[in-house]
Amino acid sequence: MQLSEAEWKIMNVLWRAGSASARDVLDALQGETGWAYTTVKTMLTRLVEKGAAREKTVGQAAVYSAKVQQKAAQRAALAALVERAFGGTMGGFVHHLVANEKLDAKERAALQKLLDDAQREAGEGAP
Amino acid sequence: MQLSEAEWKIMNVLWRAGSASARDVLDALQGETGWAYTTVKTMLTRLVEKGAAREKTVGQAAVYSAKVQQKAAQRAALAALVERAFGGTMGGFVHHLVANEKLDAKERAALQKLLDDAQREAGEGAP
DNA sequence: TCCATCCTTCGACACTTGTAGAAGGTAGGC
DNA sequence: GCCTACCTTCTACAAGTGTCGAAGGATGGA
Repeated sequence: MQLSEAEWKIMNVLWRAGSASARDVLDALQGETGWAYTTVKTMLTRLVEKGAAREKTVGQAAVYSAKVQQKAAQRAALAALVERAFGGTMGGFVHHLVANEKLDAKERAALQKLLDDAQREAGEGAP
Repeated sequence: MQLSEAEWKIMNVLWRAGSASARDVLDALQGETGWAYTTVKTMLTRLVEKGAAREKTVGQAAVYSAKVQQKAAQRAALAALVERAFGGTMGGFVHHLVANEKLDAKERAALQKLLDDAQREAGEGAP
Protein backbone atom coordinates (compact mmCIF):
# COMPACT_ATOMS: atom_id res chain seq x y z
CA MET A 1 0.00 0.00 0.00
CA GLN A 2 2.05 2.89 -1.23
CA LEU A 3 0.54 6.32 -0.75
CA SER A 4 1.40 9.40 -2.73
CA GLU A 5 2.20 12.77 -1.22
CA ALA A 6 -1.37 14.06 -1.46
CA GLU A 7 -2.79 10.78 -0.28
CA TRP A 8 -0.69 10.96 2.86
CA LYS A 9 -2.10 14.37 3.65
CA ILE A 10 -5.61 13.03 3.39
CA MET A 11 -4.91 9.85 5.30
CA ASN A 12 -3.25 11.82 8.07
CA VAL A 13 -6.49 13.70 8.52
CA LEU A 14 -8.54 10.51 8.57
CA TRP A 15 -6.27 8.93 11.16
CA ARG A 16 -6.43 11.97 13.35
CA ALA A 17 -10.16 12.48 12.99
CA GLY A 18 -11.29 8.88 13.05
CA SER A 19 -13.84 9.64 10.40
CA ALA A 20 -14.60 12.69 8.34
CA SER A 21 -16.60 13.93 5.41
CA ALA A 22 -14.93 15.41 2.35
CA ARG A 23 -15.83 18.81 3.73
CA ASP A 24 -14.17 18.02 7.05
CA VAL A 25 -11.01 16.93 5.31
CA LEU A 26 -11.03 20.03 3.19
CA ASP A 27 -11.39 22.22 6.25
CA ALA A 28 -8.62 20.38 8.05
CA LEU A 29 -6.27 20.99 5.13
CA GLN A 30 -7.10 24.60 4.45
CA GLY A 31 -3.99 26.69 4.85
CA GLU A 32 -1.83 23.71 4.12
CA THR A 33 -3.06 23.05 0.61
CA GLY A 34 -5.72 25.40 -0.69
CA TRP A 35 -7.31 22.50 -2.56
CA ALA A 36 -10.72 22.73 -4.12
CA TYR A 37 -13.51 20.64 -2.66
CA THR A 38 -13.57 18.34 -5.69
CA THR A 39 -9.86 17.73 -5.42
CA VAL A 40 -10.33 16.33 -1.95
CA LYS A 41 -13.33 14.34 -3.09
CA THR A 42 -11.35 12.82 -5.95
CA MET A 43 -8.50 11.86 -3.66
CA LEU A 44 -10.90 10.28 -1.20
CA THR A 45 -12.56 8.28 -3.95
CA ARG A 46 -9.20 7.07 -5.16
CA LEU A 47 -8.19 6.10 -1.65
CA VAL A 48 -11.35 4.04 -1.31
CA GLU A 49 -10.68 2.43 -4.68
CA LYS A 50 -7.21 1.43 -3.64
CA GLY A 51 -8.43 0.06 -0.33
CA ALA A 52 -6.79 2.59 1.96
CA ALA A 53 -10.05 4.11 3.19
CA ARG A 54 -13.68 3.17 3.41
CA GLU A 55 -16.76 5.17 2.64
CA LYS A 56 -20.14 5.13 4.32
CA THR A 57 -23.08 7.24 3.32
CA VAL A 58 -24.68 9.06 6.20
CA GLY A 59 -27.70 11.13 5.23
CA GLN A 60 -26.90 12.78 1.96
CA ALA A 61 -23.15 12.83 2.37
CA ALA A 62 -20.33 10.31 2.46
CA VAL A 63 -18.19 9.87 5.53
CA TYR A 64 -14.74 8.42 5.21
CA SER A 65 -12.48 6.60 7.58
CA ALA A 66 -9.09 4.96 7.30
CA LYS A 67 -9.09 1.30 6.43
CA VAL A 68 -5.36 0.70 6.64
CA GLN A 69 -3.83 1.35 10.02
CA GLN A 70 -1.48 4.24 10.35
CA LYS A 71 1.23 2.07 11.78
CA ALA A 72 0.95 -0.33 8.89
CA ALA A 73 1.20 2.46 6.36
CA GLN A 74 4.18 3.90 8.17
CA ARG A 75 5.93 0.56 8.28
CA ALA A 76 5.27 0.00 4.60
CA ALA A 77 6.60 3.42 3.73
CA LEU A 78 9.71 2.92 5.81
CA ALA A 79 10.28 -0.52 4.35
CA ALA A 80 10.01 0.90 0.85
CA LEU A 81 12.50 3.62 1.69
CA VAL A 82 14.96 1.21 3.22
CA GLU A 83 14.62 -1.03 0.20
CA ARG A 84 15.20 1.68 -2.37
CA ALA A 85 17.68 3.87 -0.68
CA PHE A 86 19.52 1.89 1.97
CA GLY A 87 20.32 -1.39 0.34
CA GLY A 88 17.31 -3.10 1.84
CA THR A 89 18.72 -3.63 5.30
CA MET A 90 17.59 -2.02 8.51
CA GLY A 91 21.17 -2.21 9.66
CA GLY A 92 22.37 0.04 6.88
CA PHE A 93 19.54 2.38 7.53
CA VAL A 94 20.09 2.60 11.25
CA HIS A 95 23.72 3.30 10.62
CA HIS A 96 22.90 6.19 8.35
CA LEU A 97 20.40 7.46 10.82
CA VAL A 98 22.69 7.95 13.74
CA ALA A 99 25.82 8.66 11.75
CA ASN A 100 24.34 11.33 9.53
CA GLU A 101 21.14 12.64 10.91
CA LYS A 102 22.37 14.68 13.86
CA LEU A 103 19.68 13.96 16.38
CA ASP A 104 19.44 16.61 19.00
CA ALA A 105 19.92 15.89 22.69
CA LYS A 106 16.24 15.48 23.32
CA GLU A 107 15.84 13.05 20.48
CA ARG A 108 18.86 11.11 21.60
CA ALA A 109 17.47 10.89 25.09
CA ALA A 110 14.13 9.65 23.81
CA LEU A 111 15.87 7.14 21.64
CA GLN A 112 17.94 5.99 24.59
CA LYS A 113 14.88 5.46 26.68
CA LEU A 114 13.14 3.53 23.95
CA LEU A 115 16.19 1.41 23.46
CA ASP A 116 16.31 0.65 27.14
CA ASP A 117 12.67 -0.36 27.08
CA ALA A 118 13.19 -2.52 24.05
CA GLN A 119 16.18 -4.08 25.71
CA ARG A 120 14.25 -4.87 28.85
CA GLU A 121 11.37 -6.28 26.88
CA ALA A 122 13.68 -8.43 24.81
CA GLY A 123 15.18 -9.77 28.01
CA GLU A 124 11.81 -10.88 29.35
CA GLY A 125 9.99 -14.04 28.38
CA ALA A 126 12.93 -16.25 29.18
CA PRO A 127 12.85 -16.47 33.00
CA MET B 1 15.95 16.10 -5.35
CA GLN B 2 13.29 13.41 -5.16
CA LEU B 3 14.07 10.24 -7.05
CA SER B 4 11.52 7.76 -8.31
CA GLU B 5 11.73 4.03 -7.75
CA ALA B 6 13.44 3.34 -11.07
CA GLU B 7 15.75 6.29 -10.65
CA TRP B 8 16.94 4.95 -7.32
CA LYS B 9 17.87 1.69 -8.94
CA ILE B 10 19.97 3.47 -11.50
CA MET B 11 21.56 5.86 -9.03
CA ASN B 12 22.44 2.98 -6.74
CA VAL B 13 24.43 1.48 -9.58
CA LEU B 14 26.17 4.76 -10.31
CA TRP B 15 27.12 5.23 -6.67
CA ARG B 16 28.48 1.73 -6.43
CA ALA B 17 30.33 1.83 -9.72
CA GLY B 18 31.60 5.36 -9.61
CA SER B 19 30.91 5.72 -13.28
CA ALA B 20 29.24 3.52 -15.84
CA SER B 21 27.92 3.43 -19.37
CA ALA B 22 24.29 2.70 -20.09
CA ARG B 23 25.36 -0.82 -20.98
CA ASP B 24 27.13 -1.22 -17.65
CA VAL B 25 24.06 -0.09 -15.79
CA LEU B 26 21.90 -2.43 -17.81
CA ASP B 27 24.18 -5.34 -17.01
CA ALA B 28 24.25 -4.47 -13.36
CA LEU B 29 20.48 -4.51 -13.24
CA GLN B 30 19.85 -7.64 -15.25
CA GLY B 31 17.99 -10.12 -13.16
CA GLU B 32 16.61 -7.37 -11.01
CA THR B 33 14.67 -5.58 -13.69
CA GLY B 34 14.84 -7.09 -17.15
CA TRP B 35 14.76 -3.60 -18.63
CA ALA B 36 15.53 -2.93 -22.27
CA TYR B 37 18.64 -0.99 -23.11
CA THR B 38 16.65 2.06 -24.18
CA THR B 39 14.77 2.08 -20.92
CA VAL B 40 18.02 2.48 -19.04
CA LYS B 41 19.22 5.08 -21.50
CA THR B 42 16.05 7.08 -21.07
CA MET B 43 16.31 6.99 -17.31
CA LEU B 44 19.92 8.09 -17.44
CA THR B 45 19.07 10.98 -19.72
CA ARG B 46 16.29 12.04 -17.40
CA LEU B 47 18.61 11.83 -14.41
CA VAL B 48 21.08 14.09 -16.17
CA GLU B 49 18.28 16.51 -17.03
CA LYS B 50 17.19 16.71 -13.43
CA GLY B 51 20.73 17.22 -12.21
CA ALA B 52 21.18 13.95 -10.37
CA ALA B 53 23.84 12.57 -12.69
CA ARG B 54 26.33 13.84 -15.19
CA GLU B 55 27.25 12.58 -18.62
CA LYS B 56 30.57 12.53 -20.36
CA THR B 57 31.22 11.20 -23.81
CA VAL B 58 34.15 8.82 -24.02
CA GLY B 59 34.83 7.51 -27.50
CA GLN B 60 31.52 6.76 -29.09
CA ALA B 61 29.60 6.15 -25.90
CA ALA B 62 28.40 8.18 -22.95
CA VAL B 63 29.63 7.47 -19.46
CA TYR B 64 27.54 8.49 -16.49
CA SER B 65 28.35 9.26 -12.91
CA ALA B 66 26.37 10.46 -9.94
CA LYS B 67 26.27 14.17 -9.40
CA VAL B 68 24.30 14.21 -6.18
CA GLN B 69 25.94 12.46 -3.29
CA GLN B 70 24.37 9.30 -2.03
CA LYS B 71 24.21 10.60 1.49
CA ALA B 72 22.44 13.73 0.37
CA ALA B 73 19.88 11.76 -1.57
CA GLN B 74 19.32 9.48 1.37
CA ARG B 75 18.86 12.37 3.74
CA ALA B 76 16.42 14.03 1.39
CA ALA B 77 14.44 10.84 1.02
CA LEU B 78 14.32 10.30 4.75
CA ALA B 79 13.31 13.89 5.36
CA ALA B 80 10.48 13.54 2.86
CA LEU B 81 9.29 10.38 4.54
CA VAL B 82 9.38 11.91 7.99
CA GLU B 83 7.50 14.91 6.71
CA ARG B 84 4.74 12.96 5.05
CA ALA B 85 4.31 10.04 7.31
CA PHE B 86 5.59 10.94 10.76
CA GLY B 87 4.28 14.40 11.41
CA GLY B 88 7.47 16.05 10.30
CA THR B 89 9.46 15.39 13.44
CA MET B 90 12.45 13.14 13.81
CA GLY B 91 11.26 12.49 17.33
CA GLY B 92 8.05 10.92 16.15
CA PHE B 93 9.92 8.93 13.61
CA VAL B 94 12.53 7.63 16.00
CA HIS B 95 9.79 6.64 18.36
CA HIS B 96 8.09 4.61 15.67
CA LEU B 97 11.39 3.08 14.74
CA VAL B 98 12.16 1.63 18.12
CA ALA B 99 8.60 0.99 19.21
CA ASN B 100 7.30 -0.68 16.08
CA GLU B 101 10.09 -1.91 13.91
CA LYS B 102 11.28 -4.85 15.93
CA LEU B 103 14.95 -4.22 15.53
CA ASP B 104 17.02 -7.22 16.35
CA ALA B 105 19.60 -7.24 19.10
CA LYS B 106 22.39 -6.48 16.70
CA GLU B 107 20.63 -3.47 15.28
CA ARG B 108 19.78 -2.22 18.71
CA ALA B 109 23.38 -2.64 19.72
CA ALA B 110 24.55 -0.71 16.68
CA LEU B 111 22.09 2.00 17.44
CA GLN B 112 23.26 2.04 21.04
CA LYS B 113 26.88 2.31 20.06
CA LEU B 114 26.26 5.09 17.62
CA LEU B 115 24.16 6.81 20.18
CA ASP B 116 27.00 6.55 22.69
CA ASP B 117 29.38 8.03 20.17
CA ALA B 118 27.03 10.89 19.50
CA GLN B 119 26.65 11.41 23.22
CA ARG B 120 30.38 11.52 23.75
CA GLU B 121 30.85 13.90 20.85
CA ALA B 122 28.13 16.16 22.15
CA GLY B 123 29.71 16.12 25.58
CA GLU B 124 33.07 17.33 24.31
CA GLY B 125 33.95 20.93 23.70
CA ALA B 126 32.24 22.09 26.89
CA PRO B 127 34.64 21.00 29.68
C1' DT C 1 33.83 -2.93 -49.00
C1' DC C 2 30.13 -4.41 -46.44
C1' DC C 3 27.90 -6.57 -42.49
C1' DA C 4 27.11 -7.32 -37.62
C1' DT C 5 27.19 -4.58 -33.56
C1' DC C 6 26.90 -1.01 -30.70
C1' DC C 7 25.53 3.54 -29.57
C1' DT C 8 22.48 7.54 -30.06
C1' DT C 9 18.37 10.32 -30.56
C1' DC C 10 13.22 10.63 -31.27
C1' DG C 11 8.88 9.62 -30.52
C1' DA C 12 5.20 7.17 -28.41
C1' DC C 13 2.04 5.19 -25.24
C1' DA C 14 -0.17 3.71 -20.94
C1' DC C 15 -0.67 4.69 -16.11
C1' DT C 16 -0.39 7.54 -11.97
C1' DT C 17 -0.74 11.88 -9.64
C1' DG C 18 -2.44 16.46 -8.83
C1' DT C 19 -6.19 19.61 -9.68
C1' DA C 20 -10.47 20.99 -10.69
C1' DG C 21 -14.84 22.61 -13.48
C1' DA C 22 -19.51 21.28 -15.08
C1' DA C 23 -23.75 19.50 -14.37
C1' DG C 24 -27.19 17.53 -11.90
C1' DG C 25 -29.69 15.69 -7.26
C1' DT C 26 -31.80 17.10 -2.59
C1' DA C 27 -33.47 19.26 1.27
C1' DG C 28 -34.54 22.96 4.33
C1' DG C 29 -36.22 27.82 4.68
C1' DC C 30 -39.26 31.41 3.08
C1' DG D 1 -43.41 26.03 -4.96
C1' DC D 2 -38.92 27.78 -5.44
C1' DC D 3 -34.22 29.30 -4.23
C1' DT D 4 -29.83 28.53 -1.84
C1' DA D 5 -26.54 25.73 -0.32
C1' DC D 6 -24.58 21.40 -0.24
C1' DC D 7 -23.38 16.95 -2.12
C1' DT D 8 -22.37 13.77 -5.90
C1' DT D 9 -20.64 11.90 -10.21
C1' DC D 10 -18.28 12.65 -14.67
C1' DT D 11 -14.90 14.27 -17.32
C1' DA D 12 -10.52 16.43 -18.40
C1' DC D 13 -6.00 17.71 -18.58
C1' DA D 14 -1.01 18.58 -17.60
C1' DA D 15 3.13 16.44 -15.46
C1' DG D 16 5.66 12.77 -14.10
C1' DT D 17 6.83 7.65 -14.50
C1' DG D 18 7.82 3.36 -16.65
C1' DT D 19 8.82 1.10 -20.96
C1' DC D 20 10.27 0.64 -25.16
C1' DG D 21 10.67 0.42 -30.77
C1' DA D 22 12.39 2.58 -34.89
C1' DA D 23 15.75 4.60 -37.39
C1' DG D 24 20.11 6.21 -38.22
C1' DG D 25 25.50 6.88 -37.30
C1' DA D 26 30.16 4.70 -36.34
C1' DT D 27 33.40 0.97 -36.40
C1' DG D 28 36.04 -3.03 -36.54
C1' DG D 29 36.69 -7.33 -38.65
C1' DA D 30 35.74 -10.84 -42.65
